[in-house]
Amino acid sequence: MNIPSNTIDRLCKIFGQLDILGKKSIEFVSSKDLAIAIGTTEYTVRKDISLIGVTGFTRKGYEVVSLKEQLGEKLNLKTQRKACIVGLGRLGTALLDYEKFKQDGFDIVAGFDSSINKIERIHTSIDVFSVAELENVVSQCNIELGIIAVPSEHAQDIADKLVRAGVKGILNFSPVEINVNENIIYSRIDLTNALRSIAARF
Amino acid sequence: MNIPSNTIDRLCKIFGQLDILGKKSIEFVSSKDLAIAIGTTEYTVRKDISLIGVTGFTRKGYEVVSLKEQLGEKLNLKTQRKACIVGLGRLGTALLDYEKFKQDGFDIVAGFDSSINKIERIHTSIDVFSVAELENVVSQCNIELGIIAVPSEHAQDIADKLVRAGVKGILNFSPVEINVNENIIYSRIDLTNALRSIAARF
DNA sequence: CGCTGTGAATTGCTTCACAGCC
DNA sequence: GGCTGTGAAGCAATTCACAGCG
Repeated sequence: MNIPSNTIDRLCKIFGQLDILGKKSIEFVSSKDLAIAIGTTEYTVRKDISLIGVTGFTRKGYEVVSLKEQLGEKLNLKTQRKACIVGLGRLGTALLDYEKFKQDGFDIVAGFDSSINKIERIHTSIDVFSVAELENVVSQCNIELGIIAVPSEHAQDIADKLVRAGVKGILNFSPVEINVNENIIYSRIDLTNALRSIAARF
Repeated sequence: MNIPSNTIDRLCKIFGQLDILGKKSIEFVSSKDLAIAIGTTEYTVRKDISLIGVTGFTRKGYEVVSLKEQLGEKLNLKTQRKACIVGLGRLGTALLDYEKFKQDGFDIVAGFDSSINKIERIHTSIDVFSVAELENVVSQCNIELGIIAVPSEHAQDIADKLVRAGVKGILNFSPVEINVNENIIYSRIDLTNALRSIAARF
């Protein structure tokens, strides 16, 4: 069965919410509460959960630990995944140090920048390299995810390098859209557009 | 007529793309090229543009300058808007210095943090204040947009302060969902979820 | 021709309604 | 009684198909 794209996104959010509830030692959660937490309706939550075949056994809602377990299974979120950041400007270095990634299952194992000077100045526990070494490092370390935070003019080139090095997914923070082979999972966070989308609704 | 939410988002992207094309002095653009640039279909682009009543006059596509002009009008993207950042950790300071915001119509006019030490250490041309001054500064300066980059536990409190101070929209980068009065335009960028949404499709 | 503009067809998503269960 | 699970209904969004136009 094919899972709709919207459903996958919501299930990821549900997974995150279950993580929060689990840490608070909450045992059960209703579709209604999940709906509020992720901003949708209880019907949709129930349909989504049933869609992936998780039949969250019933009583006073879903059992937090087991639902999270099963979602992790289905969504492939159980194993820690390796990621890298390309472009160590303000945004890139901020992401490099975003502690939450690690606890949420993503290990940022490398950073890359074209400027050697910048690389020397950065003080972080994560290894930083020149872009020239990108393809080697990414493939050697089996990095699965590339995060792009370079200026517009280099975004496509970096994406191509990441793909050649074998990443499976790319998250693009640069201000331009890029093209990647369709077997690469790609998504983009456009900061300006996020603000515009808000302002357009004023 | 009521414009669907998806359409608004896409029109904002089209606006951004027209901006890029305009700088390259490109005069005309087809629905097909716009579709590729923003990741949708030509049908949808045409529907979207027609939906807001802009009847982009035809020949070899849409006239870049005039379509952008009209979109700016309809989407309220013509005036520079004032915004502030709350939470000057790594991410917050990165956003504070994100030069593109200004040229894209958003003036970051203030930054806030709860730590006085941090405020003293930050060197930027933008005024930084203690969170205690948030409500005063935001209402005095008529700041319309609040960007939240504080840790989870303070996100809701900051949102409440921003709303009391009179912002019209909030963009939340913190790792938790927050609740705001429904006349406030709200959206959230969840970095972890962005990565999870990619990994779930591997 | 090539490209827009748009009713009609279609697809897909969400909501409803209610049976089933503890 | 409260909450899940799910076929059916309803709604919204996308896609199609083709007329219109320079």
